[in-house]
Amino acid sequence: MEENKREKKTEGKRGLWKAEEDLILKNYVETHGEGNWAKVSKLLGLKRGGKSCRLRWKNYLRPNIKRGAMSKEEEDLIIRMHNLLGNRWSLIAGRLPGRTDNEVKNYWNTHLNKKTSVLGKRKGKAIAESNHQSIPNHQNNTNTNIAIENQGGEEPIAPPPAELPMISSPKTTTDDEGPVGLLKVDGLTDNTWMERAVRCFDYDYDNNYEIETPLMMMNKNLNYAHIVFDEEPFTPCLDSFVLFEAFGTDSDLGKTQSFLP
DNA sequence: AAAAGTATCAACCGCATTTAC
DNA sequence: CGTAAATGCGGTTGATACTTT
Repeated sequence: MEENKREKKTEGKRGLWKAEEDLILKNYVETHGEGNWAKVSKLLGLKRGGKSCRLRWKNYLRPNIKRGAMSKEEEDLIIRMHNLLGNRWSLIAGRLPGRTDNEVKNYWNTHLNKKTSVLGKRKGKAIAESNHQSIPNHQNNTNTNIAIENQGGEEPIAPPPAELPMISSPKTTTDDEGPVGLLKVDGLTDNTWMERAVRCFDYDYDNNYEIETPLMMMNKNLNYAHIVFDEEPFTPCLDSFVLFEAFGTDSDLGKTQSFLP
């Protein structure tokens, strides 16, 4: 197993988990369930902190962990989701059954980052660090046709279809957040809807899972600057739908629609 | 064959958020 | 409601494996 690779030189150190430790932790969690990590190491006599136990379980010991090389499909999904979400490894991994955030992160950093220069200006850190100080200039943002760049010169991602999404039946909720709309993109497969979302919204995002469109940010004074993508659309079964919440009033939503491509 | 350089990835760290009290 | 503890996340490190010279 992986943990044996470096065992020789890390013996006696805290570093790599040994098979005995794994067995103890695995047995315990399978019996008592996850959680209370801080108590686990004490109870089990492991010289590991709670965080370390949690990490080991989450990344290696829990059932259905998938090991081995990423498939082309997985790699493709990582690239697409990274385009959309940035370095939100946990979210991305959540859409890859059996893969962990650490694994996805490592895979990106070692395999994909170097061969994929996708929409650099949109990457999480740069956007997050901007902390909303830099509102994209719509005049410079002529890219309703944002390029999804070729990955490693092999298989370029197909451009999104020419037709644009339609808002269907936006409705008002009773909560304080304002109206919730359902953006329906008919006839898309799960391989194309994300590019559609990128292209059609020309999005940026911040640390709070919000995705802002420059088109809307330039109209922030109208109080409908934020679109929040629900996580669910990332599941294949909902591939044709992009849920969003529009912060603002009903009338704002009406205006919002008019600004959508 | 061996030294040097590079790639990989498990584990750790610090910080932010959530939960418990 | 305020504080402390626990949890979760993303960035980074460093040991080892692999490749090149």
